[in-house]
Amino acid sequence: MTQPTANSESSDITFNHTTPSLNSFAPRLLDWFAENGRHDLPWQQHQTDTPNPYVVWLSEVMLQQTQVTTVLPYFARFMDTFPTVQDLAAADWDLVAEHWAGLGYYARARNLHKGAKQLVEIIDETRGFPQTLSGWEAISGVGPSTAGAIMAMGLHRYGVICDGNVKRVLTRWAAIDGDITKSATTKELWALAERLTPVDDSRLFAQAMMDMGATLCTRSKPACLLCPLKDDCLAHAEGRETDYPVKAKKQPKPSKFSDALLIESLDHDMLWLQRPDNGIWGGLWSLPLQFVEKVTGKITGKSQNTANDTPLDVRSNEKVYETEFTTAEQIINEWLTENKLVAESISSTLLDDDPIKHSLTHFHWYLTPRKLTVDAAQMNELSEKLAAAEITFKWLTEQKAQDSLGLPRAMEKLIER
DNA sequence: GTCCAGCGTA
DNA sequence: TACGCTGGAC
Repeated sequence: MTQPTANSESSDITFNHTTPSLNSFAPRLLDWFAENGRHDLPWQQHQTDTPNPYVVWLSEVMLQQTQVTTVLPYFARFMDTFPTVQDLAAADWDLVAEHWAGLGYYARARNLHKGAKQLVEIIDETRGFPQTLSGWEAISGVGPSTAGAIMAMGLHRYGVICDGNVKRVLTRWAAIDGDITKSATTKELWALAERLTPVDDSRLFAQAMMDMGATLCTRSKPACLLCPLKDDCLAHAEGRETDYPVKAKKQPKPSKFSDALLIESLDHDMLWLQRPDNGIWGGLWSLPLQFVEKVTGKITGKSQNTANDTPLDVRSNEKVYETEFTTAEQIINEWLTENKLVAESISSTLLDDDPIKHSLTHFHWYLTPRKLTVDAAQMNELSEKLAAAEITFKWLTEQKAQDSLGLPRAMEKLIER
């Protein structure tokens, strides 16, 4: 999806409002923002005078997935450790991962790190940050929405944003009832956002729209009485604010089950593995996991027709083995199988049959912590097998792992047990 | 406890 | 179009 280019006369698109309504949208919004908007967010502070593309880029990438209050401490820590894009580009990945740990969607941290390197290269060549929409869209992790935000707020140039907040405001104001996950609706919303964005004030307009969506035009219980757009908001006129935006129904999530192995040395160090770059928790660190094949289904006799009643696909062990284990975990699995005593001791030293539940985008994950103590010889043997396969691993206490590794939330939950 | 938002990439 | 994570809303 490409953001439409500036064209205020897009004659092939019709809008649900009259020209006076369309034209007065921005002035009403900007008046409200001047009075009631947030102007003190840390990534806004330098913007009244000198544009700072780095802080806007960094904050926008964080805000792609996360609410303002959650982002604040992460942003502060990033700026503290990586005050410039050059600092970020020069940093080791593990340090970046540690700073991002807990925010989720770790591919974005990898793209951020990669993007920093790309930006430094561009800056070295051109003596400055990219100055165009397409220039920013070429940076890893920057799509049309983030690029528009950076153009407007990071460079003080013309830029249009159409993120989730904007889409909520606009679908309500214009009673747009198309599914916003469909490309036709996306196109319609971008066209409306562009029609409403004032060419010479797109920076404040973008900030105002995000503030509106975040504080007034919220998903549930919108504060319509305080809204500068209520007089011609088509959803409000019908009392149907919360019917927008329209989205396709979600698929029920399947469940997966894994054991999380706390393989502990006699010195109380545990084995930690760095996960592959792609897939879940890419580039972060995790306890070794062992996929457990289980038929899901309600054991209680209720006959509710929920997702849990649907059996998992019957797959061969070989298929499961390939898709559910990382290389490191396959090696560990083989090592455990070869050493039957060890394998037995896992099940016999069961710590807690109560799994932690961790829900991801497309499935629920039940992780059961299982403890296993290895002697020095076993520790060496396992380490050698992992090293031979060029697996990145560390033996660290829980405390040291928490302090020095990028751990996903699920690992924090597990070791708190 | 369960549901939901959020944007970019492969 | 499938997929990625978590906190907050309900």
